[in-house]
Amino acid sequence: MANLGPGRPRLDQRPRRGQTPRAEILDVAGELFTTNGYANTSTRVIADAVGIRQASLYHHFAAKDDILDALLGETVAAPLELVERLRDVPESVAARLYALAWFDVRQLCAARWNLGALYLLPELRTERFAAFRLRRDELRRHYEVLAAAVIAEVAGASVAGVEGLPFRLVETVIGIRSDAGSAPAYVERTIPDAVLRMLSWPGDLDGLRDVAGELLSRLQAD
Amino acid sequence: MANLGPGRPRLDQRPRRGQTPRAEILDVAGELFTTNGYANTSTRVIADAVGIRQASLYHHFAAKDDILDALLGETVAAPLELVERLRDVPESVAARLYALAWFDVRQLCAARWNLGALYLLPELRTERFAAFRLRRDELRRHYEVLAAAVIAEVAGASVAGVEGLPFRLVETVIGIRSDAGSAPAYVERTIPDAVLRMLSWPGDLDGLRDVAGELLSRLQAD
DNA sequence: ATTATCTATAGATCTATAGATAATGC
DNA sequence: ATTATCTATAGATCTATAGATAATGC
Repeated sequence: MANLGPGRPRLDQRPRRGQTPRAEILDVAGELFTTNGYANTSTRVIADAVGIRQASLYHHFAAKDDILDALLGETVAAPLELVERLRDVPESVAARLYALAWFDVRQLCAARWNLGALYLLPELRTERFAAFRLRRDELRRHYEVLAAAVIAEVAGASVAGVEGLPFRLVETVIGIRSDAGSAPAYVERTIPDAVLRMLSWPGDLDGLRDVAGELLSRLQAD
Repeated sequence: MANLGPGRPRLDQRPRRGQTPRAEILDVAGELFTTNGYANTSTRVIADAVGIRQASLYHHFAAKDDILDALLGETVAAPLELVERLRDVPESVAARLYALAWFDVRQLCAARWNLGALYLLPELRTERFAAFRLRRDELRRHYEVLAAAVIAEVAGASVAGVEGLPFRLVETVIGIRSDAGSAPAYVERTIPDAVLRMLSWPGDLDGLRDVAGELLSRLQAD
């Protein structure tokens, strides 16, 4: 086993962790970057964990940067896709915001590695990660637009600037996971609920959750 | 100037950045750790920025770890002190929670460097930082106790687990600062307000803010 | 004597490139 | 021919220790 396809065979013939060498590298790197840190994780230890030589990594990724970029890209791809689908949906803004927050919290909780912990990496401020930053900014803007629309509906005396908080509250899952090892299951309810309470949304949260749940299963079925 | 007190003089006699060599090192390290990362910042560049030789750092700190630990300690010292003082105060729990959140947000915004960005450092999970983790846990527990008390007063159908969110929401200042360079001034209002809205606290926030403001100036006057 | 600095260095890394080798697939 | 691996290595680091030196302060 584990020796199909072209290319010189590996010296270390352990059963593989993933479907492709690229997937193996990303999985190992996700684990090591989140547990030991990006800068502290040498290409040598990644290769060792995969079971190949250090230099062989460079057949799949041109630089260490590119491994990080691929991992980060995965974290925003799914919520950005959802945002796209939510655009054409007739549901209320509150329901759409609730659905987005719920989906994102669930993903942040369930993802194999807590990759969001890499968002604060100073490396991300370099030109190399400009494209990733733009995609994440896009996601944040969608949260802000939805939140601002909810606030506009409520029409109560709402403080300026609150529309920035829902996105931030959702991302607190990252810190919770980082401190506790994993996030408790109830954050899937408490965080989306808190997002709407925070905006002084006056409606019934249990009803909204039902609507958002149906919306999500409908959109993800496609 | 800049050459008073005992010890061999520095080769580089630039005007000093701080009162003591230790303070200079901490200030420089705070800047470099938050902008370039902890692992990416060598003791050499810290020493260069201070204007001393690399080896001279070790007269003030036994290891690179100890510089990080000193910086982290500063970030929890002030809020923990406030928590202590809030204990003996007759004000409502809502007012005390509001005051703590306000104080903490203000500190996170105003601190010279965004040191909270270091909380996700994987190094902090090692034994070396166990004492720091305990102090931060203590602060978190105080938030949770106050939040749980607010919830108990409200008595509405509140979802289990929300009491964990106020602490997390306050710390979102870190991500905001990291992404935008600085946090907008209004977060000093929006975040404490959102903390109480999130808990479905039914009272008047403007009034609560006045009470918390007076409370803070009273407690910090001592 | 004490303090704060200096010079010099051991020993251990780390990323990325060049070029060889051993499979498969046409 | 293409692919995925291998070996070998250049060149550049990095932390921490040992021991000397040049001030102040008693």
